Amino acid sequence: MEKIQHRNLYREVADRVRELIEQGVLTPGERISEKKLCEQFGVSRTPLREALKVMASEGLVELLPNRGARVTRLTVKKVRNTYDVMAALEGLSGELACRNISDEKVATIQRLHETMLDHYRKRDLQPYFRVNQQIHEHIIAAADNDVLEEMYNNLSQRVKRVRYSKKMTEDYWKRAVEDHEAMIEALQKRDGPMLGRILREHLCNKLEVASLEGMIEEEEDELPSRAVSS
Amino acid sequence: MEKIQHRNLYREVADRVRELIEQGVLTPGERISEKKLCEQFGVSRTPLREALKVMASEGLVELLPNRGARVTRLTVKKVRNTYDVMAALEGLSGELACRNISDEKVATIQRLHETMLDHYRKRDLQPYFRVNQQIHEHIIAAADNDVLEEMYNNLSQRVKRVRYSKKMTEDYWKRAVEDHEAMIEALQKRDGPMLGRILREHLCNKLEVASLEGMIEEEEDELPSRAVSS
DNA sequence: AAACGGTATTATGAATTCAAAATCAAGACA
DNA sequence: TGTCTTGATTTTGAATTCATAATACCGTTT
Repeated sequence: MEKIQHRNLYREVADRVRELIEQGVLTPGERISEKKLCEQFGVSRTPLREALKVMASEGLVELLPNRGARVTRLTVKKVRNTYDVMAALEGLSGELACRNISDEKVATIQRLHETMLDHYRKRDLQPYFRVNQQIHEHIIAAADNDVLEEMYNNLSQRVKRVRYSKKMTEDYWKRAVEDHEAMIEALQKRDGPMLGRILREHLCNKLEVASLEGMIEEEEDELPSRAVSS
Repeated sequence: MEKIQHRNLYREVADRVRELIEQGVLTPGERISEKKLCEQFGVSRTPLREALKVMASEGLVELLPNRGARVTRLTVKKVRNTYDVMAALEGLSGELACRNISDEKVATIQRLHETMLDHYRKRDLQPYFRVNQQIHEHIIAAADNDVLEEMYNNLSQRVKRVRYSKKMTEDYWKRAVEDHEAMIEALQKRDGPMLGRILREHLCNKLEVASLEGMIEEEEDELPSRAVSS
């Protein structure tokens, strides 16, 4: 009773490679050996190479002509740029969500909000983030815009690797929760512009970036060659 | 003295296919014959198939398992969704541009604006649109955000095919120009929130969508098969 | 010992080949 | 006549093969 095989192989392979990157098995800047991965996955190079090309267009790997693929190295600037765009998309999702969202869905989000508040009061950071993430995903889903969702998921995936250890100070956390209170209120009132503004400026995103400063190595752009500095 | 050949073949092929789609040689919903295109381009199926997979991830073609590729059919909903996201991205570009843009670049944009006004006074629609487009591109460039630019270009490409015949009524046109006046003013004052708001709500985008209603066939989702409904 | 040069090896890019699925074309049957 | 099989043909998906570029290895030279 294995999984049925009609999905294209290259998609399967791409998902596997994405996992490896996400889990840090393949580290940023690391050269990807086609041969090794092919053996590991038990497929030929054709689907792997197709997967790598797709992932390159997604920004997860870089292809160096005649020199293979490397996991894209995240820089602070790239992450900041990505979060800025994600914030804009979230803002749009807020505006759109207010147009059509049903009372039931608002209620669902409100319940998630209450749960999140619980975690906040107990200072359970991980559960807090998890529910927080869910709330944002629900709003994006409510926006009912495939393109928006697709773009957001793409960007989200690029920066997934840096989702560790956000430094959450009391003050920031308090303000983030206040933002969420205002979000719920705007959602209930179906105040699109307001919800949009809150989400665009929601400091959750900026926060992560801030905490990243100094966490990502900004150094060499090229492959470490034998002949390094004398 | 031909172009040197170190660019990957699949990229070359993808560009060619994109042109064919843009020019309407390959029509929406049309099935793409790998064999025919390979012969036309003089390449094997490998790079073509890689190109198609990348283009699928870009949303330009759809891959049906074991049934080949088709040019993505644009629906009114898809176009509307795309323009909504593009507007959000433009809004962000406005906010970001105001942070760093130099006086010289503002002046360049202002000159473009004057040119555009000329075209407006003469009611030269095509040149007006061209310069209009340039202004938006300049603002996006001034935002200095690779990710933003990448996303915008991707979306822009998807809807390039419908850039025909926008119904530009006098009233709409007048308001669009007013928007642009306000944009320049906001840019000069480096008023990011203002420029962002204008761009997000700039009716240029909505307008096109409106004019599309009824222009795109919304019908069948599947290939016309022999064995249709009983 | 370090630097250079040349060959062997390996990895990549692309074409070709092979297996399986889908499509097409007749022919059997109601 | 129209529908349903059945087999031939085409097309797709993936593995393999082949040519070329990059890398590693190793001896020579200074």
